Amino acid sequence: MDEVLQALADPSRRTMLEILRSHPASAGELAAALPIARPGVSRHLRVLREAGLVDVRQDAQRRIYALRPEALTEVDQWLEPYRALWQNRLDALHTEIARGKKERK
Amino acid sequence: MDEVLQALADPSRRTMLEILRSHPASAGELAAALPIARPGVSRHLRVLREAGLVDVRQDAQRRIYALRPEALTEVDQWLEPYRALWQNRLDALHTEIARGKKERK
DNA sequence: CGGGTACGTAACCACAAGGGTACATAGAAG
DNA sequence: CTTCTATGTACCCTTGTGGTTACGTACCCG
Repeated sequence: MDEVLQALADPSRRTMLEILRSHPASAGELAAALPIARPGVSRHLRVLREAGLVDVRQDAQRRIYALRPEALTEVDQWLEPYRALWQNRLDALHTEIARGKKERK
Repeated sequence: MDEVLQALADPSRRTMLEILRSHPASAGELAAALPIARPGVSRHLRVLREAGLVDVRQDAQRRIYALRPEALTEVDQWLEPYRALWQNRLDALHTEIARGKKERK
C-alpha cells in the first residue's frame, strides 16, 4: 500500500501508467513520451515494478511493460472508509438543495 | 489532484487523516498521537490543508482540524479509468475459475 | 566475432522533504 | 499587563528523490 501511494505521487510515473493503460510499451517507448532521459525512466519503472503496478516481459533486447491494474485495488480499499463519509456529505448536500427548492416554492 | 496524491504519500499524514475520520481534533491532539514533534505536525497539517483534505476552525487558542472527505473524490476519479481494467481482469479470472471447475468435472 | 540496439545500473549532483530546536504570536486567565 | 497555553514559523541539518552522464550487459544481425 505504502509503496503504491508513494509511486503514484510522482506525475511522470502517473503519465507512464496512463500510457500503459492503453497498451503495453517498451521502456524506450515510454522514455520517448516523457521529458526525461532514459535512465530516469528506467528508475521510475523500477519503482512501479516494486509497487506491483506494472509487469515486465522480455522480448529480445526489449523490455515490454504492461499495466497491472489490480495493484490499484489497494488504493481503492484505502479509500473505502472515506468514501462513506464523502457520500454522506453529498447526500446531505442534495437533501439541502431539495429542501431549499421546497422552501423557495 | 497532484497535491492530494502528494499529501497522501506520507504515512504520518495518512495517520492524521485516519484520526480525523473519527472526529475533528486539535493540532496538539494530533501531535500527541504521532511520533513526531508538534512543529512537524503543524507542517503536515499545512500540506493537508493546501491539498484541501482538511478544514481548520479556530476555537480560542486552539485550531480544530476536520476532515474534508470530498477532496478524496479526486483520487476516486483518477482511479476510475483503471477500475474498469481491474474489474475486467477479475471478471476474467472468475470466468477462468468457472471454466476450470467445469473442465475438472 | 564485431557492431549496433535496447536497457539497466553506478556515480554524481541539486534540490525538495521531513525532522528537530528556538522563537514569534494570539488568545485566555489572573 | 503579565503569564500560561496552543500553535504556527524560521532556521538548520540530514536524507531522499529525481535528473544527468558514463558505463556495463544482453541480445540480434552481419
